[in-house]
Order: sequence, then structure tokens, then C-alpha cells
Amino acid sequence: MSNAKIRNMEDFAAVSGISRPTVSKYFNDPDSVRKSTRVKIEAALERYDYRPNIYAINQNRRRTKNVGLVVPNLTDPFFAAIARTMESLIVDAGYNPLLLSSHGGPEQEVANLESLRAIKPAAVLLAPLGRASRKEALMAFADEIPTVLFDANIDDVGAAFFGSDHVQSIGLIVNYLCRSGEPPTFFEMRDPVNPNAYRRRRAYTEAMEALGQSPRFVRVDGEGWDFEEIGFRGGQKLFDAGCPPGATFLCSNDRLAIGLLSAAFESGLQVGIGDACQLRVAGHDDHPFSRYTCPQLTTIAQDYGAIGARSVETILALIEDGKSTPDREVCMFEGRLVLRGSA
Amino acid sequence: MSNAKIRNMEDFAAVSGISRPTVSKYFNDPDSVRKSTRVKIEAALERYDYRPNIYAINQNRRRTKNVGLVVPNLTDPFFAAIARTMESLIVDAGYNPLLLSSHGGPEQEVANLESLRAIKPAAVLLAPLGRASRKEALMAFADEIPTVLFDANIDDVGAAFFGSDHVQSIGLIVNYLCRSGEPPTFFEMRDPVNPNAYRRRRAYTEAMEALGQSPRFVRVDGEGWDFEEIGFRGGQKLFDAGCPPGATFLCSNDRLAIGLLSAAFESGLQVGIGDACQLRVAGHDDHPFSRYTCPQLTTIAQDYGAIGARSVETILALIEDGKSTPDREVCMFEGRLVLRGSA
DNA sequence: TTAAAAACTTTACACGCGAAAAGTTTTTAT
DNA sequence: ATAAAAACTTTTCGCGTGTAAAGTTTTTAA
Repeated sequence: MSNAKIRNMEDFAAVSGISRPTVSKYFNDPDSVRKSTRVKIEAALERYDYRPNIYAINQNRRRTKNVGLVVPNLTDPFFAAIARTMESLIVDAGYNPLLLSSHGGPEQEVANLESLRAIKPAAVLLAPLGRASRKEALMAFADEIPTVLFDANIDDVGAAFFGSDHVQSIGLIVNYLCRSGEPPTFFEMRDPVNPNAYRRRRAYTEAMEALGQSPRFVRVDGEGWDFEEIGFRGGQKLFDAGCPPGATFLCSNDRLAIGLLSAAFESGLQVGIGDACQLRVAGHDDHPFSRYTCPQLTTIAQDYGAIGARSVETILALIEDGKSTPDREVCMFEGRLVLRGSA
Repeated sequence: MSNAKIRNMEDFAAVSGISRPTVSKYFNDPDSVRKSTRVKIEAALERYDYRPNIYAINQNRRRTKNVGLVVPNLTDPFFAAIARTMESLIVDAGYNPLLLSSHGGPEQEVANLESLRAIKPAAVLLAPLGRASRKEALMAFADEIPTVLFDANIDDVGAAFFGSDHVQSIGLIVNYLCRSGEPPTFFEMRDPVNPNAYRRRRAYTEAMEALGQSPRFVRVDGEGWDFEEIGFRGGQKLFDAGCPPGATFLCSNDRLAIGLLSAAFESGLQVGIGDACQLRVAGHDDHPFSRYTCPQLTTIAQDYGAIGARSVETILALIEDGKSTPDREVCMFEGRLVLRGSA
């Protein structure tokens, strides 16, 4: 490594014996220059520590290489996991992911989009808050920057949506629960913050009716994203009032189920499928912690490998093609039943 | 909102009736211009949609307003939580946080610092992987960019370190466990990836000896950051071999404890303080899920409010003062005992 | 061998802003 | 009212790139 100071691309072009515009071409696509030129540049790169100034690059490029990745809540391990897989896919494609969390708040969501707008991203992958989202703001943003939604759909927002088929997944687990014991009661928040919660509620009703069962609900109070606590409190209330033997609860998501299981344990109730058990509990999402609840949680695993892959693929195609928006693509992947001890 | 296209600061200065350099001053500090000028500019801001180009700003500013925030693993809710609190402190101070996760890998950690270097951050807050970190790379980085470490210390790296006093916190819980039942056995990974694990191990030994007890260890196999699984497997092995009645385990961290509790449940062991219980389990960190384990986990809460606040304060002072590095500041905050059902 | 194509070079301009200097106006203090 | 200070304006320069055009060299194809 030579200690000559390379201050900019001009200096670097000089020491590598190539003209600056050709060097510029090299950095944008190494294969776009002649092999002999590439060798010269790379030899110089070995000897000198030079990297193009990212601000100067982005000031002049029509489109940056930045891709925004916005999730509703990074504190939720489910979103942390899906964000991680998408992040690496974006990197593999030669883009630069920028991860932002909305922390459960619509203002923060809009603020995130605002700060993304400032960096002029090539595209944005957005898992919206859903019902709480400021739809107009999201639409205005997606109108300007190529945007793909995932996890939660909002009609007409973005160029595509990829998520889970909750009708299928809820159908799957309702069927399983019905044929293996008491038909499930749906355990959910009274006013859910997540739009998927409403989809799952409807899917539950449909699945039950298709089986000739009448849907039943336990709706617990609570606001915000502290689902475990809400599930726990709801469970306490439920069990204090007495719980019919053999009762089965299908929770709207695993985090509620985690709280409910904890409350059941505190109330001395045995949860599971055995004869000694007074209760069955199932969830939805295959949360990273659902393997370690007591008992381990029976749930639905969302195919977020597929969701992440398709979302990134689509956004890349959108970037390449410029702005070809034929039809808004909506694709929902099937969930997989994960049988464990709790139901 | 007028529909005239404001392309740059010059255009905007024209419509607001102020010269461009003054407008520039306004955006860098609204209070640095005369009130009448401020009013004019803000009136124009109401009518026209203009925001300074962030790339042009950063290209010319001596220091950017970016602050890097690097954590070892965002999938771990503990780091997700601490990152979130620091993020908002950084925003409040008028800086722009950039959150990066090393995903448990030292290569990714170095790559994160590399991509941070490219955006020329004003400073960086780094929770290093610890033992696995490439120390030379971190030192070289901290030598160039003002850096403060938190959570895990690495000698001589960065301008300061803020974390927890594990000697104090482990002492606290060892004392509690000893006076309330059987002295604890330390449950940990054979080859921990976290440097705090080693500090806790030593602190455990010291605390036990100070009480005239002989330290005992259960060291479980396993690699990587999947602590719950490692704790679970270790627990299974342990309980299959038979577990002495009244045994007490102090886990090196809550995530191991979560796995251990799950294994105990699967083995039909009662965990807790009552006479009917065969086992006590305690953890360390007050992981967001430790309230919902079965039973709820007795643990140590790290004061990450203080850790985050002091880290951000320090990094801000470092940014303002330029490069005044008198002495490397090291401050460790006390942990708080959180008594719950498991021990 | 020759022509066409590809890759290169040079030249020139553009991007949108920060910053410094020098002169002008407004505000504040005496 | 006057002087000093503060805030402003204009002018000029610089940052480090992308990009386009026009001319030159090298490579490839026929």
C-alpha cells in the first residue's frame, strides 16, 4: 500500500494510467472496460486505498443504488428475521439496503419514508403498519419511488404485494384443531393494530362455517404492540373466570399465544393434547420463540423465505425496467402447519 | 402548495426572496438568521416543496450528520431494544442514525464499518461482537472515526465504553440465590461468543468464593448465536442424566435460560421457589421475553437506558469538541435484581 | 487485409450545495 | 443620534463525481 494520498478519482486515474471517465466506467461496471484496462485499474487498487466518494456519485447518478427496507417493528423478532433475509438478498444484488423501523407508529412510518425520499432510493420494500398507516402518504410516496409492499397489504399502494395466504393458513390450522379435539375459539385483540388480524379473523369465521362449526371469539383489551402483555392479561382474565375443560384457543398471532401460555401456566392450567390437559393453544407465524414456550407452540409457519425472495426479485425488476407497471401483482404464499405440544 | 418546480436551493432562494447562501445558513441552523428572514423562508417552505439535496450537502460539509449504530445481532430482542432507544436519542440531537447489524459474524462487522466509512459518519456507536471481533480492523476504524463502544468492551478500542458492571450484577444475584436456597451452578456455553460471558463467569467465581461457596459449572456445547436452542439441548442432556433436588442454575444470559426452562418443562420438572419445585433457574439481562417464560424468569435488568444515554451523550460531545481524547472513559452501570417466579 | 465495432481518450459541462471574502443593510447598545 | 455589532447580500471558488460528444486507438469479424 503506497502512502501517496489519493484524494479523488482524478488522482487515482493518474496513478493507474487510465483516463478518469474510463475509471468512472469501471467503478460502475467493471465488465464494461477492456480487460487490459481492468487489470491496470485493479493493480492500482491494490497499491492505493481509493474508494469513490459516495455523495459525489449519488449527486450525479440518475438513480442511486440505495434500497429502503421499512418494517413496522424491529423489536418483533419476526420482522427482525425477515428483514435480515431481505437485507442479504439486496446486498447480493449489488444494492445497498437501508433498514428502518416504524416502531409501531404511523408518524414514524411517514417520517421513515420522508428520510428515504431524501436519499433518493432506487426502490423501497415496505411492510406497512396496515390499518394505522397514513394511506395517502404511502400512496404519494409509492407514486414517486418504486415500492413493493410485503407482509401487510394496502389496496392500490405500491407496485406489488407479497405476503401470506391467511385464508389457507388459518383454514389449515382450524381444520387440524377441529379434527383433533374441540373446535377452536379465536383469541385476538379487540382492536388489532395489524390488518392481517382482520384477515385472520375473517378466515377463521369462514373456516369454521365450512366445517359446520359456529365461530367463537375471545377479544381482549389492550393497545399498541405489546402483544405478549396483552395476551397475558387477557389470559388471566379468561382463566380467572374459569375455563371450560378441553377448550381450544387459536391465537391471532404467536405473540398473543406466548402471553396466553404464560397466563395459563401461572393459573396452573395444563396446556397440550394429552388427557391431563385442560387447554389447547395454537398460534400463527412460527415466531422464533414459539419453539421454547411451555409447552412448545403449535402454529403456522409463514413462508417468509419465499416472501422475501419474491419481493426483492420484483423490486429489482422494477428498478431495471424503469417504470413498467402493467398490473399490480399480488401473490400470497401458503403457510405450513407446525405441530408441537400445545395443540 | 404551488406547482412551480423548485429544482435546487437557488430556485428556492429566488421564490423566498432571500439570497442562496442565507437560505443555506437557515437550513444548517434556523436560529442563525434574522427572524424576519426566517419567517420569509418558512413561508416559502409552506408554499413550495423543497428539501436540500442531502448528497450535495454531505459532499461539501466537513462533517456529515450521520451517526453509525452497529449492533452484533438485531435478531436478538435485547439489541433491538437498546438500538431503538439510542436511535431516538440520536434523532433528538439532530443527527441521522444508521442502524447496522453484524448478524453475529466478524466479517459482517468489518463490512459494516467499511460501508460506514464510505458515508463519512460524524461518529459511530459500536456494540462489538467481542472476542470474535477483528480487533485490528476496529482499532483502525476508531482511529479514523470517533467511536464509542457499548455493551461489550474491547481494550483500547474507541474513545469510551459504557456497559454493565457484571461483577456487581452477578454478585447481586449470586447473593440472592445463596441466601434463598441452594448455591447456584453456573450454566453457560463451553465456548461463548460473547466477551461478557467470560466476565460473568469470573464474576460468578468471585462472588461464590466471597461467600465461602465453591463454584460449579455446567458447560454446554454449541456454536453461534442460537442461544435458546443451545440452552434447550444442554438442559435436555442435563435432565436426562438426572438433576439433584433443589438444584439452582444461574444462566450466563436469559436466552440460555429460556432454552433451559423449556427443557425443564419438557422433562416434567417443576421450576421455582416453592417446596414442590425441583429446580431453580435464574438468568441475566431481563430479556423482553423473560416475563413470559414458565415460570417467569428471575434475572438481572441491565440499565440500558443509562448505557444508551451516556453513549449518545459522549459521542455528541466527541463530535462537537472535534478530537479531544483526554483519557479513554470506561463506565459500567449497575444491574437491578428482578425477582420473578423461577428462582 | 480491410472494414466495422468496440473500447478508449480528451474535452467540456453539469450536479447542488458549503464556505470564505468583501461589501451592504439592519439591529442593538450607548 | 451615533457607533458598533449582527445579519445580510453578492461574488467567487471548490467539492468529486456522472455524462455526453467527438476524436483516436484497439479489437473483432468478414
